[in-house]
Amino acid sequence: MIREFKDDMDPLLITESGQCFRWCEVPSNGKEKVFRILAGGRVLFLIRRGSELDLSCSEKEYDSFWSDYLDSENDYRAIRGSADKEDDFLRKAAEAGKGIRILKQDPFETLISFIISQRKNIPAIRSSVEKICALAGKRIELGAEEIRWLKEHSVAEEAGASLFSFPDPEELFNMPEKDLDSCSLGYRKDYVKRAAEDVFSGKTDLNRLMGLDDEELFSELLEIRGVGKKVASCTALFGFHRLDFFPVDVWIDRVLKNCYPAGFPFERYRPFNGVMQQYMFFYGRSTTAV
DNA sequence: AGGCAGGTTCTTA
DNA sequence: TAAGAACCTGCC
Repeated sequence: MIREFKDDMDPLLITESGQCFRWCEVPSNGKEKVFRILAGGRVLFLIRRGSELDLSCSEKEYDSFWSDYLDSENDYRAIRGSADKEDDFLRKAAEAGKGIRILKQDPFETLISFIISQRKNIPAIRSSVEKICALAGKRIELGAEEIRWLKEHSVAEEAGASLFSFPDPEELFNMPEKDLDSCSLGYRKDYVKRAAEDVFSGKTDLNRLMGLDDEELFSELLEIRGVGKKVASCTALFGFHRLDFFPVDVWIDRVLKNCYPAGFPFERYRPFNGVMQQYMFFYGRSTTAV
């Protein structure tokens, strides 16, 4: 199906943004780039063509799930446009990051993924996450509609084969020790296990956390073992869609020190500091001009 | 071959 | 409160 999507939307930038680990570009014989998204126990293939999206799902599924997942509600062009004209770095960063959106990802998946992310580079995070999904997730089967879509767009069948959902808390908690051992988690393994146990047992109630304000949510996330300020911020921003969180990692730290010695104007960009962070992160990482 | 990767925890002062 | 070491693993 084809859908008009007038706002910023660049699948490649989102794939590379570091907010999600289960987007990828899949090989295709066609001229256009084809992306695969795994989320919410589903798969979506997509091509962006100007202001149109060519999607492998039905209208109904798009409206009931993917539209919300892509955060169609927020106007990223407007947020991007609010960057201070005097702020050269942010202007450039926002221009370079045009097309990035903040996805509405699953809180549990986001929590676990960012616990795993510590002291790992993005390919290593992806690799661990995929192993966990393959060993503990549910198989995702393609429907007739998706299969037809892949054929029409010259995508190899492998792109739709052997896909797995991210495990729910119970599935992750019940994972045999030896399986978890094979996911290259290192010292993070115990963090992951305990977090899964906490959520499964109800000690950490993610649904309850949804109802908390930013500050309360942050402090409750910090209670989880293996979750510090950075992981808590990422979880809040990407998994609870709290767009004002501003995760500070090594890259952003470098940007702040070099470009904002007097401090970043957080008041100015409330409640969208997290969106600005994404532009700054992406630009800071992709350029040496920081 | 040693250092480092989107950090966190634990120890020490 | 703050600085420093230790931590798994894979990849250059």
